[in-house]
Amino acid sequence: MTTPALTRLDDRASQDRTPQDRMPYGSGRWLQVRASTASAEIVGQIRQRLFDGLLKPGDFVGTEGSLSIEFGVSRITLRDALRILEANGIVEVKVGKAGGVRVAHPNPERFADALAVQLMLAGISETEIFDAQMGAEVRAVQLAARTATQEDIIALEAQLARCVDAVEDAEGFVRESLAFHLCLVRAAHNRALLAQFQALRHLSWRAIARTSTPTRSRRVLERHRSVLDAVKQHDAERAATLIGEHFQQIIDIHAAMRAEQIVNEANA
Amino acid sequence: MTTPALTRLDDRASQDRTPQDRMPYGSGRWLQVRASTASAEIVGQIRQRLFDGLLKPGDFVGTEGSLSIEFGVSRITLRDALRILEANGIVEVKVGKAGGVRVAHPNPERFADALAVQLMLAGISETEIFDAQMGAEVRAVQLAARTATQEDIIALEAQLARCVDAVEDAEGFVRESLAFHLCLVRAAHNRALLAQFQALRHLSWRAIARTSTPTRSRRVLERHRSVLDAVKQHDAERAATLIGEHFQQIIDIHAAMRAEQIVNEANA
DNA sequence: CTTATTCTAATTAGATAATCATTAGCCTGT
DNA sequence: ACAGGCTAATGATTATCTAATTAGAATAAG
Repeated sequence: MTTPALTRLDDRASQDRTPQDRMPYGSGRWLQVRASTASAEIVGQIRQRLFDGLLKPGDFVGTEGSLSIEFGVSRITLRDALRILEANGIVEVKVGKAGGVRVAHPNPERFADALAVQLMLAGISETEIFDAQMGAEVRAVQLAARTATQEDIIALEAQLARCVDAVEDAEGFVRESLAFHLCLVRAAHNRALLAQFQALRHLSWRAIARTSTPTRSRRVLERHRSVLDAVKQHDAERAATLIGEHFQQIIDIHAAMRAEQIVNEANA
Repeated sequence: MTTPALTRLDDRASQDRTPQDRMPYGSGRWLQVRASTASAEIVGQIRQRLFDGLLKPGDFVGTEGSLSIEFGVSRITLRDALRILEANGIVEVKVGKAGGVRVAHPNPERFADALAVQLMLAGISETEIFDAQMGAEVRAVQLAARTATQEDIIALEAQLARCVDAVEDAEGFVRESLAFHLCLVRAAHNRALLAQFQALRHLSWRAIARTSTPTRSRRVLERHRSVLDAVKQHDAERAATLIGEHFQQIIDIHAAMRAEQIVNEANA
């Protein structure tokens, strides 16, 4: 709530502010646009409303038709702005009789998505991903050991049981294990950590699946069991140490595989 | 429509349809129909190319005209897709003779923006932010203690000196301190951790600035000094412990201020 | 009579087409 | 060297059509 100065982070909308524009002849709810790109100006105005606290999730903003009139632009230009706002997770657009533009409901997955794209573009190595994931998750289990509810524990036990069932199926076990880690992070009740974990999860999936064998799976299972026990006993330090070692093992195995691969390529 | 080939992977974070997990085939259920708009389909295909490693920053993708022909849609529909891709930071669009669509260069600032929107909508607490930041930074200094180069150390010393100079100016000290933390994370040479830190940095700035006093600044300075010493001695464990305690202090102070504020509001 | 279901019509976004305006790099002619 | 025109690209408009969604009326069942 106390973040009024953040709206300036938007790239396009900030560079072309000319508040000296002619005043509205329209209904006065929105300023009519005269900027470098009209759609960016519209995005900026609606963002501003959100950060000024004038818009709350679920609020009806208008229809494409009505908004295009209010902003004084064509419907297509307004649609351009809506696509940007939608991609930014600021509004939701529905078709049909009761359709139109509404302020979006929060969706942490969206931040995870943005982060994943940037990591991809930057060409970040798998080692970097694992290290970052370790940071988020060590903190998460520390918190989980303190704040996990009974439901969290039940979910974790259930997920661990699914891991046991899948122990012979290498790929299935990796999937269930990731779900277990997700349950752990959820138990921390921290949406920022959850978003970070989700962002990295998709990227590390493949790398982990490559190194999976039934023997390793059984070792991982033991480790998961002990982490869960520590969380259940509210022993934050032990839980953090255990999950840290767990990640270090993953990193080491991955580094070994990587080295082996390089040797093989050199021989070939 | 030319090719509806790529229909896999759950990249619809921009156009969130049902996030419902797929059900098994056998249990009397049908496979969910892939109902999406043409522009979302185009976004999905280009995203897929990025995640398959077929697109690198700076690559020329095409012009609006050529792409609309290749995808078999009108130019306006393609523009809708481009607005979404642009908002996601996947492509950059330039006007003019040598213009067109190119794969974007990574821009960490974009996280801060995406995160700010989601925090605004979800109302994530500052405590959650601090906890997440703590996770990333503890891991970062651990790595920094192992991997920091001579240049990193020089940069850290220089930044610490600037902190010393600003110790009497509350706001200036917070700014220089944040820069010090940034140097620490940089010294870890992990872009994923750096990106996470950058995303959270803007959000915690104000909260930290509120709790700043010269007395506290001097204590913070000591702590920074000791962290840097640990990093210089390659003592990862001590560095991690120290920075963890440092964050815990920040969290505690913030919680105390928060409590005080609530009491004041109740009395008023 | 009440409740559940089906139809229908109104509303709204999705998409197309043709066209003009604006921008920016390139190139030519003095 | 540089002014000015050429050209290829996006930005924006208008008009029109299609597809999706739902409120509400009509209808059937209990």
